[in-house]
Amino acid sequence: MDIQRKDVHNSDTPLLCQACESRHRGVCGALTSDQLLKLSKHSSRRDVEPGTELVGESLATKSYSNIISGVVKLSKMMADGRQQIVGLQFAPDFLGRPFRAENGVSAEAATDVKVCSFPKAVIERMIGEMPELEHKLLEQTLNELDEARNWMLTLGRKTAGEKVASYLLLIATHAFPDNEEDSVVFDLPMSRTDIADFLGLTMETVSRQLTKLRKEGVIKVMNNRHVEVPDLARLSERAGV
Amino acid sequence: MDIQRKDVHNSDTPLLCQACESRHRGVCGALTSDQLLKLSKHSSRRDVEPGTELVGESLATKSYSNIISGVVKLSKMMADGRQQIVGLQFAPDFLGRPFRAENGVSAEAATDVKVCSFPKAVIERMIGEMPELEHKLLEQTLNELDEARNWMLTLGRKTAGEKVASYLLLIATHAFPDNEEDSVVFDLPMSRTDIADFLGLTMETVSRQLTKLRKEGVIKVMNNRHVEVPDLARLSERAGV
DNA sequence: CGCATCTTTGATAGTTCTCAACACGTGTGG
DNA sequence: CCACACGTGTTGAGAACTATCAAAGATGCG
Repeated sequence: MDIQRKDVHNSDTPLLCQACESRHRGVCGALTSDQLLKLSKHSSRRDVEPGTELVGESLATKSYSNIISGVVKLSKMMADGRQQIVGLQFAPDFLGRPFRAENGVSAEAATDVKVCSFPKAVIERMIGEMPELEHKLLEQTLNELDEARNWMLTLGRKTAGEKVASYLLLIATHAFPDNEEDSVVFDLPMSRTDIADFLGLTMETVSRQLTKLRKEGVIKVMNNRHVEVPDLARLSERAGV
Repeated sequence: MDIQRKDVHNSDTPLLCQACESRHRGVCGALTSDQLLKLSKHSSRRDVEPGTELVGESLATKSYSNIISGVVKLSKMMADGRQQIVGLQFAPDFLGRPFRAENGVSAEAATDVKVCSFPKAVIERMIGEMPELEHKLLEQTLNELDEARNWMLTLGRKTAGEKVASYLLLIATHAFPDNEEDSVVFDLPMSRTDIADFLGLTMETVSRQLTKLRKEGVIKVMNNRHVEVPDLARLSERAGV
């Protein structure tokens, strides 16, 4: 159907992209190997540590990125310092707000993160030339909108206990998108403070609710970050779904 | 620059569309008069009363719509009946979730609403053929995402008083997008219960905060729905911005 | 091993919810 | 024209939940 796209292990594919997860799943999936080659000339890989700011809240950013691995948190802050995390992004999400200088959110690495960055201008020109690329962007944006609205229900209407359970469920499902088992084991990508900022709670309340879930046997926690969920269905009930 | 688009008062423009606000501001702005003519053959105008459900939460909808006038509320509900309004849409917004059968939210008219509806299939075909249309959709979706994230900050981190002030500010700015005055007068498009569902509060708390703002002279309220804001800057302070 | 950071736990205060009664405006029928 | 019911909004008192402040307990790192 699309002969130019038969480049799965083709030498035409730029070296940088050959082992890249985003090559087919992310926005790059919309590109032919020719286009990928052109883009890769302007792109640069970067490994950053947790806490690194990738995009400033009101800074005009001059580049877009693909997340290769790791978790990025998007957050907004009020003048007095109150903070709210408004979204988490995982590989192979696209990072950046097209068609606007300011993006209104700041993006910070929650874990170790690998990104592949491109100059704003190059991407925006390619968007204009390639409907497929714009289509991918629209799909991702629609998905982010769905997730944002789901989270609004969590923020506005769920109790502290349900919020914490919802968070665990979100991480569990994103870490293992097609997990069929009843049980999961994973590492929390964020501190208690971050979780609180994501759930609209305080650190202390998050901690208390985690303890409650632990004492009731819904989860097991080791070394603060390592979590085991023996029965996902039981966790779902706690999340109010 | 685009000769086909010189149809502002052109007889080529379908009758139905000639007096339509969305003709240039909404997604239809991406269409030539030819395409508009084709689309208008499949489109139908509808006037609905407050409370009418336009899109069901898990119903597969078979049509998309443009909002011609009025306010539409998008909401999600939990199994036990708790409800959260996750967005408001005004003219000339596009209504519907492309590329997915279920859209996860239900849309209900908050005021008297006029919509222009098209069959799902027709729109989706046109999207495939017209990059400009997809671009418009992407821009609207990005704007909705920005608004959703702003509201997440409101839901997660603001006090009841700030939430109510934020709501008033939202309505004031959307009712008069380019108001330059200090003061505004407008009608609230929703009941106290709806406002509560939008803010993640109870009706009673909304009412108490409104009376507080009234007693402090930040707003005047007549007949429950009619509001006057003498000093928008003062309201902004209350909203925490 | 010791220090800095993060997390848990406890006691108390504050905000918002819940339940209940009352007020207001509107439309209906006697 | 008034009485009444009904939907909607307001107000009050007490309960429940979450935040705040404070201290102690883990954890990780040099």
